[in-house]
Amino acid sequence: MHEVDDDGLLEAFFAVSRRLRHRTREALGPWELSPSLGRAISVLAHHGDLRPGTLAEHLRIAPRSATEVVDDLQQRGLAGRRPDPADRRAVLVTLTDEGRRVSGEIRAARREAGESFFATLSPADRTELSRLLRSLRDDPTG
Amino acid sequence: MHEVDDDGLLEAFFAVSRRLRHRTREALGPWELSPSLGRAISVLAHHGDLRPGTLAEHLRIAPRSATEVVDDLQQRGLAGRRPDPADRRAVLVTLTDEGRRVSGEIRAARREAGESFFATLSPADRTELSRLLRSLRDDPTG
DNA sequence: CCTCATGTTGAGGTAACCTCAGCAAGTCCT
DNA sequence: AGGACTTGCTGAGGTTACCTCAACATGAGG
Repeated sequence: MHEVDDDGLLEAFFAVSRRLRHRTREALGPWELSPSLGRAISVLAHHGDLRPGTLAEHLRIAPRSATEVVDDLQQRGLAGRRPDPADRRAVLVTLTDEGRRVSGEIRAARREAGESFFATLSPADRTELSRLLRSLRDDPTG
Repeated sequence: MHEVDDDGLLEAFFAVSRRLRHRTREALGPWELSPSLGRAISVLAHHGDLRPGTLAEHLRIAPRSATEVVDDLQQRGLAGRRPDPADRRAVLVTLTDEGRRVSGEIRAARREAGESFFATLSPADRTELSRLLRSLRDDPTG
């Protein structure tokens, strides 16, 4: 029997995932941001100004909940609201300078956490892992 | 430049993790159990009767919160409480027959979800992935 | 201009956590 | 034996991050 132990694969994956999530959460710590706010900032930094509804789609939460996320970012001075010139019902959420700065720092901290986590693998193993992950991520049936 | 793109590695890992979590959550669906209750059942099935406090440690939640988890399991007829014969302050949480049955089915569904998820990789790739994951999981510095 | 759709938000709800305080029972000291 | 402290559980009540539903303003089509 040379079968792979898929149950073990599943559990191993989750175990690693937990460790990694823990690491990147720590990386988010210095700004006292919840993971949810961190993701919101990243989405805004990546996509530029967005309506709350669009932000909600990216975060996969209800539109109403995006209002709260934006409220929170605004209260921390990381984002602001301005009217959407294209539709007077709508609002655009914009990162402030401070928001962009924090976004950059988070990105760097996250990146560093990832690097240090995977640094225990050899370069060849990292390449291999990358290949396997991309395959799992992109396979439509997987 | 033959550097591995570690940022990509991190994001790829999370992307796969999200897909996998989604799959196994679906596998939990038929029993209308929250992930939290699912984990509680698994812990109980694996360790046998436990005190609420011990269960809380395994679930990494506050002892008080374990009380609620147990309440919930009890209400669903999946677990019960009995006095701990060794300490009259304490209580032991026991899976009912139904609880054990559900635990077994969840385990099977989870296992199957994992198998189908990783089935798109060749056996050799699965072995390789398993090796890499175990390395990341077990490395004390990683 | 009337109707229907869309974008945001107030009001209020829920799940899964939390802390803190209280009570019962165990442990230890003298 | 009698306090003093500790431990195990749970009631009371809070927090966070979500949710739905309805109101209100604006936009778009007949």
